[in-house]
Amino acid sequence: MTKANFSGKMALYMKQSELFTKTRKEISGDEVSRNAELLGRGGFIHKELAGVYTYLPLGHRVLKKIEKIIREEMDQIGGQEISMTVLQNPELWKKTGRWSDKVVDSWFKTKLKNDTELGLGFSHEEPLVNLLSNFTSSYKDLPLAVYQIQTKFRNELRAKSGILRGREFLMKDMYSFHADEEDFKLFYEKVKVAYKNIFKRVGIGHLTYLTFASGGIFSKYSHEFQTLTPAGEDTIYVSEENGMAVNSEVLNDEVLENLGLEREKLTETRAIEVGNIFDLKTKYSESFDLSYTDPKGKKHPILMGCYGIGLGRLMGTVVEVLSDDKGIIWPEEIAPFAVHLLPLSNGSDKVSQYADQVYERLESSKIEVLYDDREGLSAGEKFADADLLGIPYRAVVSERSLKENGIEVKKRIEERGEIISLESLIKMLK
RNA sequence: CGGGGUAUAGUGUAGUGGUAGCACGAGUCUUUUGGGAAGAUUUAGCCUCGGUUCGAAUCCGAGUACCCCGACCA
Repeated sequence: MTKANFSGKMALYMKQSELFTKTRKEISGDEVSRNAELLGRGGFIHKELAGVYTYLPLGHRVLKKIEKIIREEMDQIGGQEISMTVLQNPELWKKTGRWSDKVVDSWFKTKLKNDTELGLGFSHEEPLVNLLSNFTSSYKDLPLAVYQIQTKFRNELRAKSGILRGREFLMKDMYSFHADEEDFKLFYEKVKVAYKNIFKRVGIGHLTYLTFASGGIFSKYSHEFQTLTPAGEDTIYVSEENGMAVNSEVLNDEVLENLGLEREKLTETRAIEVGNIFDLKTKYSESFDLSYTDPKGKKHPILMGCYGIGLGRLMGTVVEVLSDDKGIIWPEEIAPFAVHLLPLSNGSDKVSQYADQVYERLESSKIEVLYDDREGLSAGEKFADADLLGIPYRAVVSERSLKENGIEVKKRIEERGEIISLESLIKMLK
């Protein structure tokens, strides 16, 4: 049984026979949501507890790609990435009153051996503002945007819908700091563009609307990015002609007039909140005396904005929106692999040898490939698995394709494929 | 947090008080191979605690977990 001869290089290429997860035809009856069903059956995720999921190799790859897109877009608008602690000092949160369970009911709290209380971070305004008060004091230090991609903990009363609402989840949270309102607004608009890019790149741009939502006590509105799907928790009203939407929680005549929308032209629909951006004014900077000195030597509180995206939720939303009765349909930029290589060898050495060659060529061309080198499976099983896993391109090598000296390539979204040469395949995927 | 439901093998399920069964999966062998293939064989289970009973997967009580609806959700 000793067989420590893995093919290695799994970062880019993977042999399916070495992938430790397996697909399933059925999933536990209590998973009802589409994302949990398909991601569970495909072996992308594994549930540990309600609202707590492990990301398995395939799911981890998708998550990392989403993370990469978000990082690129945040860096693009000047975000500086950091990594704050999960363990939270209650003293900081007491300054804003948010340590209280009556104010924030989603805390996970724990204790040191000596009984000192600690919290697990559900958001990071307090520690970040406190941190910056050590560094930021002049108008010359502004503007500033800081972000992190990190696991958050929220003690939700009800976790639900697979990875859409969990108790532990990866989140990108960015906070921006400005000398004045004008500068804040300028940056806020940049974030809107960056967010639109993100949702477009993960493949749900066409279904995602900038949505006016409650601004709480700080401002008139916050903005949510809502992706249309019946699986959504929120009800929003979409204006197709304006390309925007209004959350039902703020829909009234005054708001409609403010936004120049007509009630009759709005469509009510369910949607998932995949992103949220909002104005914090000086709430946190005042609590921590985060201020700057202007050129004339006068002190002012720093203005803040806050910008969040839940990565797991985003991944779940993609699955909710982009799938069919056979499985997931990953958009190219976040698919776990670019191409799924399926030899239908029927014990034919010619077929498996050629498939090995194709695999090696894809490897050397740095194209991410999942090679279904499993033996003894029927063609039907391989096809069904390929459809479930949802890799954008399926490349079949078989007696049939070899007769035409090629590989049968089919997009996941297409019914039929075509036989092309290895060189054309490489070109297509490059 | 209010309401509803469920808990039997790794997974999906049957089993209303009397020998826990089936399918999938996994292992071995043979035959198959373009849409989840066939046979043989092996493997593995009643959420926890307490009660009723000669006897409990089954009835009763408590607990726990999970799912759904609602509320909540900077």
